[in-house]
Amino acid sequence: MVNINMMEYNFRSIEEKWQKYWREEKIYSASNTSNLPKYYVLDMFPYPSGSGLHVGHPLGYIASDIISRYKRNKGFNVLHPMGFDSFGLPAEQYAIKTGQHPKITTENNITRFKEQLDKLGLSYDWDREIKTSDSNYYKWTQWIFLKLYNSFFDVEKKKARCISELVIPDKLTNDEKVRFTDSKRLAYIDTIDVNWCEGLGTVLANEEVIGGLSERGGFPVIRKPMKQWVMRITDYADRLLEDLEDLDWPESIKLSQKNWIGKSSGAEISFYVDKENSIDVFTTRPDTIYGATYLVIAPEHPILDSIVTKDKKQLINDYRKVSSSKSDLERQENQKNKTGVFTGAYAVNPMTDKTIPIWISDYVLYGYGTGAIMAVPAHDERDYEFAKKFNLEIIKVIKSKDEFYSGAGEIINSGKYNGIESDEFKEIVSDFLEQTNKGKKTTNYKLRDWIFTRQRYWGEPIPILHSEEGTTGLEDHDLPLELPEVDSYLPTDDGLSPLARNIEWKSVTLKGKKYIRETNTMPQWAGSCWYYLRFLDPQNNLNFASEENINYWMPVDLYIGGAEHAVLHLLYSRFWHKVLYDLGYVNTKEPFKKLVNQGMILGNSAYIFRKTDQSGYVSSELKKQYDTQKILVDIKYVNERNELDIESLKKDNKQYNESTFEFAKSFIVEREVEKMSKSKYNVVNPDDICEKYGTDTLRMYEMFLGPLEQSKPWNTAGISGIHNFLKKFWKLYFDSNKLIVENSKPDDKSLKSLHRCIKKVSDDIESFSFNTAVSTLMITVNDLTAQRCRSREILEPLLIVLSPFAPHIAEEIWEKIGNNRSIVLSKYPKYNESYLLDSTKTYPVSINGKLRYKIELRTDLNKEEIEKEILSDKDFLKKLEGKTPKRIIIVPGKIINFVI
RNA sequence: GCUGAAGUGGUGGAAUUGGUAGACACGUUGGACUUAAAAUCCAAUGGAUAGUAAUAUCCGUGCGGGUUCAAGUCCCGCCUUCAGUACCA
Repeated sequence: MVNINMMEYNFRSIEEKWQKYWREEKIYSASNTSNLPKYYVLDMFPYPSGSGLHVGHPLGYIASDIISRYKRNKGFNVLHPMGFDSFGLPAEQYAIKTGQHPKITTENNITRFKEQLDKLGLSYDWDREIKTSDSNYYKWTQWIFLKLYNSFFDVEKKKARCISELVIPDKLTNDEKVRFTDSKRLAYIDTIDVNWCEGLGTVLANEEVIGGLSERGGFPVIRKPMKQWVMRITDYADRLLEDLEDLDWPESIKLSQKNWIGKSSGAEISFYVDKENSIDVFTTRPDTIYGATYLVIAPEHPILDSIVTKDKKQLINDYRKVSSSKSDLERQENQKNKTGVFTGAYAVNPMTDKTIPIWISDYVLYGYGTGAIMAVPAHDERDYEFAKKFNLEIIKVIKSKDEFYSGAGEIINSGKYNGIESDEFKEIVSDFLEQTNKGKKTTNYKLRDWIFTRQRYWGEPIPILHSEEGTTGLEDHDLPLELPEVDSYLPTDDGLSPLARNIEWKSVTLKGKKYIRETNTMPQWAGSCWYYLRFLDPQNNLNFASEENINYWMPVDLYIGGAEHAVLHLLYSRFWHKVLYDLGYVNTKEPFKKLVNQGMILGNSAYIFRKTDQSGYVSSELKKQYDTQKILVDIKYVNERNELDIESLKKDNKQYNESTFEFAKSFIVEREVEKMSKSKYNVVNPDDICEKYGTDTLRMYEMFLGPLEQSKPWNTAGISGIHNFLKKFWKLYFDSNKLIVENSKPDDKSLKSLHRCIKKVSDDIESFSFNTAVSTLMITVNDLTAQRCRSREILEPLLIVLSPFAPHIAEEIWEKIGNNRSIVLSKYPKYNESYLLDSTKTYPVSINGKLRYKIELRTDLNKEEIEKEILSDKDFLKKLEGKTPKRIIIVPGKIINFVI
């Protein structure tokens, strides 16, 4: 029999043992009532996709877990929950294909996700798990929707109030009163041009459209007028902008949100066409008004019909037809080659009283500002291009060398105002126009109201009933409004949501009155807008969370997630939170105090080269000899030296069976760093890494790879360094068959190593420098191994420092040396306090009993050592020649520099 | 185009307020142990030149300048890469 050494570092049994213990004893369940200070650490919860986790996903989870464990060790009551954003498109698309209910797909995926997460030894409080597709969760999503429906924005007080407090003008008829009320609601119905995505069969929010294509799937998006539920997020634009200031968020995210809100102040100016018609334009540069040589209005602008001259009607209508059929993507292609048509009409510049032509062009967007602009070709790049192309007049009104200039400066060609600075002139023009009723100062936002409906099945039903008199919200006691069963998950033939297929469900009779249910569902963002609140009190049936729990836990102290949610999720949840705040349901203005974005872990795809004549494959170094195409191969057939295992490849993939493989010494593939994804065959599964090296190794290695915020490629080869470290650590305290921990006093050297480690690791954790923290732990263990230090007095605090990174091995040793958790926590409450020498003190030092210098220390040398250092450097003493230096910089063994 | 972040060995990456550049790890090379391999341990490892050697000298943080006793770090001007954004008046 093989003699199994029982004291080897057996990570499998250790990890199994402790994960079971944590689960069964509910070690990480957080108490809602505690005298300890609270700390709420939240991960952006995942959508449970079918492909499971790859090594990139856990990065943020491990980081938040390290913080959670660290804060617990420091005496905080930590809330660290996890859940699933389980409504979403992939499950629905799978359902359309297979007929399987999305609920089943989703449940299966969640089970898989939880298994994988569990293996990572994350300290979640699973008692608080939530799923957005559970009816006892979306009951409250619907409840919040109704709060928005039943509220309006008080412009005076700049906050949301209950709709019953809305002042309705008395003179209105009953019908008009209803319409007036509806028009003020925070959730309202509007017919607007929406982003219609034929490929997905649904409407998308502006935020979900990137460059004219859908964010998911990359299908083309066109504009189409439709009736939609819309959220009045624009009312909150100012507050969403202002409150960014106080948040401890990455500057880049704050900036994206600022840009998205896109606040710009300027003036709205009226240009009269004739007695009845005037065109309002928005401009941020009223100071250039003397240079406005024409107007441009958007093709959709309603005033067009009443101003176009007869002879131009046909041309204009043709242009409108073409531009309305264009997708956003096609419109953008015109950026370099602008199109437009003259309307035949003229308007009067209110400052100069000059008559200028009116054009239409799709470079002016109907959705922004007033849908019309005054064109100042000399000082606006787009107007300049347009004027050049159509040969329109260009007048310079700000002094500059170039024909085109967009900056500020001295005003010219502006009548009696010449010589004034443009900033000052801006005010003068605005004031003049305001006084003469020809314009006013205004502010414009890029932010649009949030289109909230989706023509889909797998989402929260909107709790609204329609009747001839208008809309009615469901009562609280009718919630949740459960998703009905349908016979097909496709939209109906007439473009309605799949819910409309269930005719029985759709029609309701209440108190003898007939209603039709709203059949659209909410977008995926709805559930994630407020989930951080439900974690505080997930079982509560009376409220979305109790007031006490909200007051105790909010705000989220640390929120970790990917930067891809910079605008979408983070802006929407801030908006909902502010509404809840206004209505008195939450106690903080902002939900997330500190935000950290983890970087992406990239994959290392492998490519081989197929000869274009289909005669076989060649390796990377031979590709230049032939005409070839790049072909992806699964990285599981490639080893660390980039060699392809042709045998296995052929065995698993029949299409290669007959092919020839040409190579020099061995078949080398070409590597490329890309996003990790199934379709690139470059996915590394964390389960495999855990199986081979253990979870503690995976956790430490992911942190060791580089700075948390940075994107970096995964490289399995480097993992042995971390694994060796853990083995070394284990071996330091376990001889071949017994534990060796000494009770003797540690020597100074070991103490110094320990305390340097404590200080550095704590500082690193606080500043999210997990990679250097891991390095420090390695250095410390190397030191202790060299010093053969096995003192209990060193080991105990060291285990606490290690435990956030490698919790399993720390617990195991902890248990073996016979101590218990509660004693440790009280014994070392301030374990980050170090008694290392302060390294930058100023010491007076005398040399030869005569000179007295003030020495700035760069090291932890003591006074005697410094004097010795100076006296041994004869060159230095010679240079001094009796002068007194102001400053001397010394490092061990050398005087680096001095200032006399 | 605009905005933001970043360019350091063969690789991932360290470097407090400007103060011994390359910590820590991977890889590579050599050695020990072993019949052998694996595992483990030890040593060397930015480049160049000189020397048997210890060692010495010079050059080195994308490029070109500048400030300073001292610059990866600060200032000016470029180049490159990545990310976000895109006719927002």
